[in-house]
Amino acid sequence: MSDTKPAEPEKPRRRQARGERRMAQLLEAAASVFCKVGYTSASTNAIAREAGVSPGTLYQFFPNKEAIAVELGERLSHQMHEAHSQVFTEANASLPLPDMMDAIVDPLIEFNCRNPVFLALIHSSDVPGKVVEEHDALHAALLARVEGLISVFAPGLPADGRTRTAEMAFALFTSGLELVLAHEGTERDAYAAELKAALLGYLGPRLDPDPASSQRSAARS
Amino acid sequence: MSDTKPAEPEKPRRRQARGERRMAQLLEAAASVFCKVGYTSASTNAIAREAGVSPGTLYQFFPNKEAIAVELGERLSHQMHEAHSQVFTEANASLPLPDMMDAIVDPLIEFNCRNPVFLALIHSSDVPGKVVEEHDALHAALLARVEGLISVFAPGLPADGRTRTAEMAFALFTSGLELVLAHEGTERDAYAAELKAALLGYLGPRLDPDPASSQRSAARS
Amino acid sequence: MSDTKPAEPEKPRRRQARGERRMAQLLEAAASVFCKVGYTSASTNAIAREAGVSPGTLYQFFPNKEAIAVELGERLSHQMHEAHSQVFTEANASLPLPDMMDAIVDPLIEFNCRNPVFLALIHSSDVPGKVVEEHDALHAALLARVEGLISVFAPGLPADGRTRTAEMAFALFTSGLELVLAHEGTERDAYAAELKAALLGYLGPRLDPDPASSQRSAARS
Amino acid sequence: MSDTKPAEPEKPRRRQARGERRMAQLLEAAASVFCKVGYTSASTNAIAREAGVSPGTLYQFFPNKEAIAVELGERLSHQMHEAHSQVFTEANASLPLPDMMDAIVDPLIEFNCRNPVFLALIHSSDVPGKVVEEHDALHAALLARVEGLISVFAPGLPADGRTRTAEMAFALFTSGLELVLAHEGTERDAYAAELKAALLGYLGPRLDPDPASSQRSAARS
DNA sequence: GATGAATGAGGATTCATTCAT
DNA sequence: TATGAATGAATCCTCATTCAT
Repeated sequence: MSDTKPAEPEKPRRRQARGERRMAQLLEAAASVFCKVGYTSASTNAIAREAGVSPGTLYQFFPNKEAIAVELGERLSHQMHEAHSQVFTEANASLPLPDMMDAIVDPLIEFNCRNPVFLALIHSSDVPGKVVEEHDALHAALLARVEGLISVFAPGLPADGRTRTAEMAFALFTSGLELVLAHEGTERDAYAAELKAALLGYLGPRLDPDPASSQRSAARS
Repeated sequence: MSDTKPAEPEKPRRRQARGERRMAQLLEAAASVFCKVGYTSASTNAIAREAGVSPGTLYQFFPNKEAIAVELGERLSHQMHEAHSQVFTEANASLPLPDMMDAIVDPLIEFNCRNPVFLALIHSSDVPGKVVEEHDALHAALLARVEGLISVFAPGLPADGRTRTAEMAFALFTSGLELVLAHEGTERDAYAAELKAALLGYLGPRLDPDPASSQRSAARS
Repeated sequence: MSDTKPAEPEKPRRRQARGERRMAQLLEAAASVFCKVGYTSASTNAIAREAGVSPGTLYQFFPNKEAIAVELGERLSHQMHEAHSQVFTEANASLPLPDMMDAIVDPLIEFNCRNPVFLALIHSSDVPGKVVEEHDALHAALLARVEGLISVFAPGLPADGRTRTAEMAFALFTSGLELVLAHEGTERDAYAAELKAALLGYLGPRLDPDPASSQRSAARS
Repeated sequence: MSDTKPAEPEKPRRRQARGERRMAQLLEAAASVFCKVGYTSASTNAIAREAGVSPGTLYQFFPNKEAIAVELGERLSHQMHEAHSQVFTEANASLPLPDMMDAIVDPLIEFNCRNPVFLALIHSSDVPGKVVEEHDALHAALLARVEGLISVFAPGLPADGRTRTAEMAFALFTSGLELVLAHEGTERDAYAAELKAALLGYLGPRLDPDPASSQRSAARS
């Protein structure tokens, strides 16, 4: 019993240093390839090549192509969550709606401009009928966040209406985001403005004029 | 209507008639396969199999896979154009905005519900960055139509703003359409309503209160 | 309707001439490779190479490696059946037991010497626990034949005993056959004699001294 | 018995003790994997995983996959030898033949039921033609033992006949053993009886009615 | 026109083995 | 000594496309 692991909790796996780096490297390479050719057309060999490693190495870290996308999606999801969780502060708690929209959407746009794979991943389960299980987790998680936001700002909506509104708003956002990412410089900004206008136009009439701030703080989680 | 071969009793070239039938057969099969697995994952062999012909036959009508999508897109585009060109009549010329939106969008939704490939094709050039040349023709054509409509209803918009508005409205429409197609029955209707609400919310503030009917007739082309 | 096949039953597929030849060629190549390295270690690429065709061609005729083995097994099974069905004639109906054994086993040995793959295929589902479904069909078919023979010569055996006897006799035969095939010339003959001796020694005491000839004729099917 | 390291309290080299344990651990894992998927399909990575160690560790003890099988085979061979060397005692020296067969074969069957890898290893050089060098050592050793036994009980046989008889008996035994291992409970016992009957039927007529006991004692080596 | 055979590069994935740490 | 990362050739199989018949 004593030789199979003397239960020292601080060294479960030390050598992961190199491995952790490789994993990041592979995810970066995958991001690059996914952006270039899309998830479906991306080949694991191409990802490995882009990362400068052999195909076998890739499979030491990921069991298959999908796992790469999933891990990438989760990491970006967390990053985005962190970057976005500071949105609801007292500072913008009672802003007028357009400014509120800026406060919410601008960081999202910025994040996605810095991480264009994210959109590629969201679109990766693109075949409408064939839902790819694992891929949909990302979609579902994001949708849940949107639905949470909506339930804060429009608490009066019934459940099914809320889901539809969330789906629609999410669809609107991602498709607008695609336009934003397709342009650069001032054009990009102009499209960002369009996107926010569209969201405002769609969601504005559905929102409560003044939701309680206590409800808003609940959305911080 | 006249170009779809309404059974002319003369027999100038029966081979071409048969060829036309084969082509339609292949396009139908392609539509089915594209819907099932998406353009990228669709194999020409699968299309030929679905059509009940050999791979060689397929290549007698289309030089490659993309040409199938292009031809399919063009045909559907024409069909949609025909189905939609009757929208602007005196009857709905001066309807209130929401009814006008119904009059414009409902036929489009209906058409896409009957021809779900269309959306698959629009999304077929899925990689945001990598524009696939040929595929984009469809996108460009549709966009031009949207831009035409917008220039009718909002003639005050400058050219670049009009393009952006058109792109945004088109993106909004296609992404909403995806939701519509993903549901059935009353849910589908509800999503259609949501989509129209989004379009109204986005476009409403940009539209002229009363565009001249003469300009409207120009949109029929 | 008339162009999709005017129902002429004599030309369902004509071009199979070349294909049929290829198939035989591939099966021959597979036989060779299976003999050389065994089923498990045989690669489809190696089979294609041996047949002088590209990997893709192989897959035009067989969906996977197992299908090759199955088809090969079935063809050989039929051949053996034909070569063996003439064993029961009046000539040897009432031979003494050892001569009867010669009459039955010698053609089997000869067949297997001419087609050594057969034994390789029988052994192909070799992992004891993991029964490979399709492969077992061959095993089951052969076993059934053995059981049939036994029920003719030893009609008094109960069902479970008959199955066990059949399994044992079959195992004995195949393992002895392996020895036979491993040698050549007079050595081979000597091993064949040993094999028959073993079968006689095992089955002799179980057999009826004089089974009715009517029952024997039933085994010809 | 003395070579299995019966816990000597001195500590000349503890590393080797630990190494010995690792080795046993690895061999046990290999046995498990070989049984589950067969030798050919067993991967060294799978064995290492089953043993709870890294691939590198495995290669610190064995130069390659085959060496694992060889070592495993040798150890089991020794164990079997020990378990079997006590068979020839005065008690059963002059038993009637069937009882003698029980006395010899039953322990072998029992041993193989407890160590099913053994059979897997014997069959591991499965391709009849392609003798795998190292693997055959096991085969040769076992065969030699069988030949020894036969030369005791049938001293009159000429050398080549003896070899053939030994090969045949060995083949018969291993193939019957496979059947035994494939069943459980009373079925297993029934197959064991069948196996012994087959061996008796084959070897019985070849054995001397009363071999000298001095010769028997020679078989103990 | 139609067929189906042929191609061969490329896809995901595995595996025995080696090596830096 | 143990680890786990690294390798790269080899595995099965697919696919867009071509070609002889």
